[in-house]
Amino acid sequence: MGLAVEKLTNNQQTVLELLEKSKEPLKAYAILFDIQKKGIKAPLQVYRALDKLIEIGKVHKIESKNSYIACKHKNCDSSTSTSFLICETCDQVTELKKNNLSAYFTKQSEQANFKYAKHNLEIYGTCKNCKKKH
Amino acid sequence: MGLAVEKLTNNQQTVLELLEKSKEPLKAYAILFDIQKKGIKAPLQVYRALDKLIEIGKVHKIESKNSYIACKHKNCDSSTSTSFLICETCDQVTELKKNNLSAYFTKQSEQANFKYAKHNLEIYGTCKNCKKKH
DNA sequence: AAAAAAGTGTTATAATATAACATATCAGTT
DNA sequence: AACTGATATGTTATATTATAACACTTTTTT
Repeated sequence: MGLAVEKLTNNQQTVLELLEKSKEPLKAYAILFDIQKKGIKAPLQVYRALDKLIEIGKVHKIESKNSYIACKHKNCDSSTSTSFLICETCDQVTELKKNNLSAYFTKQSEQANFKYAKHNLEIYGTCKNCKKKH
Repeated sequence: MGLAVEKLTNNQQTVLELLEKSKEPLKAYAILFDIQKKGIKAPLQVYRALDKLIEIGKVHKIESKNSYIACKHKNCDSSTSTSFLICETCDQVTELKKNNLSAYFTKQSEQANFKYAKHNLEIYGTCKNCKKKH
């Protein structure tokens, strides 16, 4: 079992490749603009590709920015739960592995008699590079 | 110093009261619809009231739902950082006090050489009441 | 090959949020 | 009490983000 290696369609591949080479998260309409030369003409084509990519864990959405980012982890099991460090200076995003966090949140939730299922965490601050430049 | 007790304007008060008596988070246009009888006619009036209420910590935004909720804490110092337990069954939301969480996130961030400033955390699961009904 | 499932292309529209601008109100000063 | 600066208001228009509906195509499974 586990995650099957999904075969991507053209549209999905095109969107994923763009996200993978981007240094920052991208907005849906920015993606659309960038790939219009590749035959994708309508927002819905982008959103449908994103939906699928998110479902299989290749892409995550950063809710507070309405932006999308390719997952850098191998075989990411976090299609639902995500945790990010977002630099307020340069907009770069690092994804945290969820292991320890889920466990911690499960415990925190229990204290409120709440059954944890998934989460998203968006931490804002200053990344290592931008700290140096100070 | 600290948080001054802000005097709210009519619009702000109207929006806040509606949110305070709501059991679930509300969307901006739902707020607009509900208070049109009170003379608020345009989206912008709602968004401006929300902006101010968020700024002074009386209201928080739940990013993954594009919804707004009144803060139940006294003198909430979390105008920026927020943590929620969101029931997937009944949509009720509980806000977690941030104290221990900020400390934990600061530590987690340091491991990536990242300087923590603020966060938002949205935990999805099943609340105590809905667990019982099972 | 037939049926079922998933994806596509397209047009239209819904839902969420902000820009711009003229006017009004409020708080603190002189 | 009038002056000032900051903040809020009302309004129209518009930008941004996302989905509905539908006819058609491709892929996968039987």
